Amino acid sequence: MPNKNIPKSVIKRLAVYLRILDNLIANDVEIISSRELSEETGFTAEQIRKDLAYFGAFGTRGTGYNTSFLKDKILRIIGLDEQTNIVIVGAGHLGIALTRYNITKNPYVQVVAAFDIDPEVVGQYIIDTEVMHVSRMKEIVEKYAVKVAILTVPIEQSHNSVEDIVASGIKCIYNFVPTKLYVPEGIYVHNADLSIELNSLIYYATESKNKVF
Amino acid sequence: MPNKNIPKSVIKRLAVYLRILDNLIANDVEIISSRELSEETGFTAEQIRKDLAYFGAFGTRGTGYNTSFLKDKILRIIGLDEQTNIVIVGAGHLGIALTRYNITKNPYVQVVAAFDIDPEVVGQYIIDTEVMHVSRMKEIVEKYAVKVAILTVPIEQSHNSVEDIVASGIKCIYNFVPTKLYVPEGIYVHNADLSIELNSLIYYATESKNKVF
DNA sequence: CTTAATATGTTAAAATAATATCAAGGTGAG
DNA sequence: CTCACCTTGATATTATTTTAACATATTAAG
Repeated sequence: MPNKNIPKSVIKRLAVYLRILDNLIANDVEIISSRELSEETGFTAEQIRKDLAYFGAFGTRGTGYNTSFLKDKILRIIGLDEQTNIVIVGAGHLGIALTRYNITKNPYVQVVAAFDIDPEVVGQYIIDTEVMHVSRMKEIVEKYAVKVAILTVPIEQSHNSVEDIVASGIKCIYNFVPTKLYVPEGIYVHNADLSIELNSLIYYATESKNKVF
Repeated sequence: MPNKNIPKSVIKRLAVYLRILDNLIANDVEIISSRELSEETGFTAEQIRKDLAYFGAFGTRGTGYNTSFLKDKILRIIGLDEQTNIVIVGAGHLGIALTRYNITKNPYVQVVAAFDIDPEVVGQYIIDTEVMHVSRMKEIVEKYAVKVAILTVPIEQSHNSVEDIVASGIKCIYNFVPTKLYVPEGIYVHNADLSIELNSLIYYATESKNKVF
């Protein structure tokens, strides 16, 4: 195992660097220093260098980092060097938004299908992505080796959907449903928790006023 | 200032406790111990007690915490003791989803309006929330003392929208646009970064395979 | 009333993460 | 070629956050 417990925050920052590198490469920038990356990202240059140092030495002293080379390295670190297929479970507004969002923004990740149970929605297309009935999930997951399910169903449906997802063989759920999911051992759930984020944001929005507890 | 640099993670966990407490109160549970809260949330009991201890002593030794009392305390800590008004900027699928999501899930926060520039959308309603033209933002923000803007416009629009938001007097932006926002001093931006979250999730989804960097 | 059991809240220790320092490698001007 | 200047990457330091330990308070049973 080459990775000795990398902090979660490091991985997130890598994903940020990736986005910046994409922009730089699109603008034909070939070399970038940690200091310049610092200005783009808001993280300190030291932190950027240390983050990268967890995985190797990708820069050239006196010069900086080659943008394409670094991008490839980060892609490989994250696991995006080969295309990752995902599915959306729940083709409501949020599911549609995420499907479109993903298709337009992320060349490494492919939404291979969206699933729903509503006969009105099943069979429609979100740009290129077909909305299928949930009963076809296992078939699609096996065919495309789907790694991640994004869960965007109503709360009442979430329990059923989790069962479907687990039965299909997916091990990783990105949960947008504002409730705790109960999953078997070995299934990794990442919660989006938008309302929790909003609440904590409100804390900072109202921080200035005098509080007595 | 009663709060001496509380960790961000503490505030997020408070919002989680709040959600659990809502459920408990709905089920007429009056007392909960930190150990039981631990089982519900996945955080350790010690951490829960320490989080609360940042703000005071809300429990009873030998017994636990009164759910309603603790809920009120957390509401006040976060700043949700008086209703917080927010607006959605960008009434696309994501904006619609977040408007509905919020209305159904969060009694402390009110989406008072959504804004868009598309004449096809302006004038429509998302449940009870009217979609207005962006030109009315300042008026609405002043009328309802709006604290937070949720930004869900396309990337190309984000720069203009930030200007509108800042001009309206809002100091706090919850940004769902996958780009860095450039804002004046004093404006707090919280990034949702869904694609970054997804990428970091994929790291964990593919972690098992042998990686050579 | 006393004692055992339970749970909080405070204080201390450990683990983790961020920041600073600096040697080594690399570039380019003169 | 040499020197001055950059920038990385490794190491050390500091700060932060989590975990653990324990004294204090409460309840209930005998």
